[in-house]
Amino acid sequence: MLLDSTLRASDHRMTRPRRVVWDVLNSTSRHLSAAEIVAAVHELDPGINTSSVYRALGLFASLDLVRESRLTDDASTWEVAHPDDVIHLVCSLCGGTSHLSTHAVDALRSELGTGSDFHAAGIDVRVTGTCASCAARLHD
Amino acid sequence: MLLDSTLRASDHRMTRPRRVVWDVLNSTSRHLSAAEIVAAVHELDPGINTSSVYRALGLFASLDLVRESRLTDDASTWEVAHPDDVIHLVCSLCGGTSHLSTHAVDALRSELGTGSDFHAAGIDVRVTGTCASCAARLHD
DNA sequence: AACTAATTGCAACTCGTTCGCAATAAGTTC
DNA sequence: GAACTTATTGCGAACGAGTTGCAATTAGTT
Repeated sequence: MLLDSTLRASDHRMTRPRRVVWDVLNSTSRHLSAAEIVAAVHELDPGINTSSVYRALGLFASLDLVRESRLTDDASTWEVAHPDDVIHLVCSLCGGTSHLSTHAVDALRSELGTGSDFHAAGIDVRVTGTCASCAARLHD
Repeated sequence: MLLDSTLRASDHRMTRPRRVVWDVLNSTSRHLSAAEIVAAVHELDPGINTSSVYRALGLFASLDLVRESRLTDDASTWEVAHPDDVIHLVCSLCGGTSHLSTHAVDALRSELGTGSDFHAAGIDVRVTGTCASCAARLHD
């Protein structure tokens, strides 16, 4: 129980809204918008309030359990935190996002390390384009 | 007159709101929030409406004259479009943004080119951290 | 079982941005 | 340069994502 122990360790309580939001986030590897999360949460328990979902997401983010991204101009999306820096591939046709790890990011990080003007903490690479399945659909 | 000719070429009219928004954007190399742009526009001409500013920004973006970014969790920021892909360095202390071009981006682009799963169109690299002046301030 | 503080649900609110519409003004034609 | 056409404006109302204050509830403790 990563959730349980992390909450305990940070002096927070395990509650039903938090449990359900956590389950929803862990039920997929996709990025989910807050609206999608709320809908999925309501499917499991319609009594859970929208603001509790937002509060759970905010708490999880502050505990580094989830990650909030602004990949598009739309609302934020959320995903369970993954340890290493990773590239986000955002398809501008279907809006889907996938991950890609590449050593180009490591190269970038070491390059940034040499300059002293800016101390880099996090690197976030977003590539926009078209995914394979959308490209295939266009060729029909 | 880049603005003039681009508007003409795309069947749009040159109007005062567009002129003033354009001037504001070109008066700095910083990223500006919509609120900052509106304030600067009002200093030049208080009669220009906020929605006209938004409409001008949207139009400019669709003509690739300006670029909208979501570098932080706050509102969008805007800057005059720069041709080449570039890294954004975002200071998490002062919120300032600067640009950096590096061949690590080119390496990334060529690496992406080899895979066929995703057709990359734009690459956007955001590095969060602390800028030199904020770091200096902390050491006092 | 009693207790206490964290958390919830609710509703009202904020804030960035968009929209519908009547009035205005830019660019064109004569 | 006057008349004309239609894009664009200013305005205010609306929108949607996300937040907040508060009384009621509930998790974890004793």
